[in-house]
Amino acid sequence: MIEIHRIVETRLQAVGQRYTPKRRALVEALRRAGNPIPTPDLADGRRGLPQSSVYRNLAVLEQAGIVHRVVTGEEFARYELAEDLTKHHHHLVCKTCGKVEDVTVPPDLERSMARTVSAVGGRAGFSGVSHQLDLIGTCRSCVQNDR
Amino acid sequence: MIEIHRIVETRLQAVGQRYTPKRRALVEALRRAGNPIPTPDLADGRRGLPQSSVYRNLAVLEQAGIVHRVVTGEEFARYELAEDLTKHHHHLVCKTCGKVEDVTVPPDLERSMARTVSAVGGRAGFSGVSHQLDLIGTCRSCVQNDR
DNA sequence: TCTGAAACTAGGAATCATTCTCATATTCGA
DNA sequence: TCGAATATGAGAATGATTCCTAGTTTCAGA
Repeated sequence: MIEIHRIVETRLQAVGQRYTPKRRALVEALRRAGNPIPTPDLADGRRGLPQSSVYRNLAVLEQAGIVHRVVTGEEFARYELAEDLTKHHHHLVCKTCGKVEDVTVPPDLERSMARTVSAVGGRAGFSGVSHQLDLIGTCRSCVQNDR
Repeated sequence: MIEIHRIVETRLQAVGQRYTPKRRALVEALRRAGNPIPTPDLADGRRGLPQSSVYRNLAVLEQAGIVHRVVTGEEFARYELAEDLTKHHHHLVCKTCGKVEDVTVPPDLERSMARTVSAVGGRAGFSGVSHQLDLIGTCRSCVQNDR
């Protein structure tokens, strides 16, 4: 799936930005992970970029529609590749350890959510309303540790 | 709806905590607002409690199941009364100004979400899975300011 | 190939919500 | 009323994120 990099490069150029090695490293890290990664994890460690570069480049990539900031209850943010570079999905969050997994739900539920969401949002005077469904529970290993 | 305070007191006692004036003030502020309030807003201003008290007491109230922490993309958290003190609802978030409004969706959508969510979560080894649906769009006044 | 402007990088300082500490004040039961 | 447990609040500490700035790289045009 090296095609991703071609798409990323195109989108960056569209907003007048370059696809530098640092940015490619971030995209690669997110692609390999497959799940949303905590921002601090991208900064330290051996392959770690300087934190100022991490934050600056994630902001650029987000603005170009390449990555997406994932908000959980943790004290830091997580990032993942934008949905149109992967596929539409939702997040299954462990309320104990904070781990985030990607999941998909049946298409008929997606359809009825999309329909309802835009109706409800429009009624409240909001426009361009999209939805975000998170599943929040306790993962297997946290259940076991709790015994 | 002063009954709320009776319920709150009971729940606090259940976890060995007192219903002090500060805690009552927080519950009152959340009840009056009706929408999730940013934590910093509870801390300053005239009726503002000292910030250390705000954070400490919100933690106690959350643990007693009286308030609920609402996570948005902003750099601070918001709190609201727990759903069983109000009623089940979702959040309509303005992606531009961060404003949060409560909304409800049709019961049949709620039912199918609940059903799907526990099935999908169980398949991934998660237990006690609940859901959280957020609607994200642009509110009327932000659309106007953008012109 | 050379050159200047624009874009990038990275170290570290600054911000700011949140958490922690601790001395004092309050509450509740006996 | 007394004492132990709990609550309060001022300020320090923490840590993610943002800002600043000086040096580096890239790219287009000559």
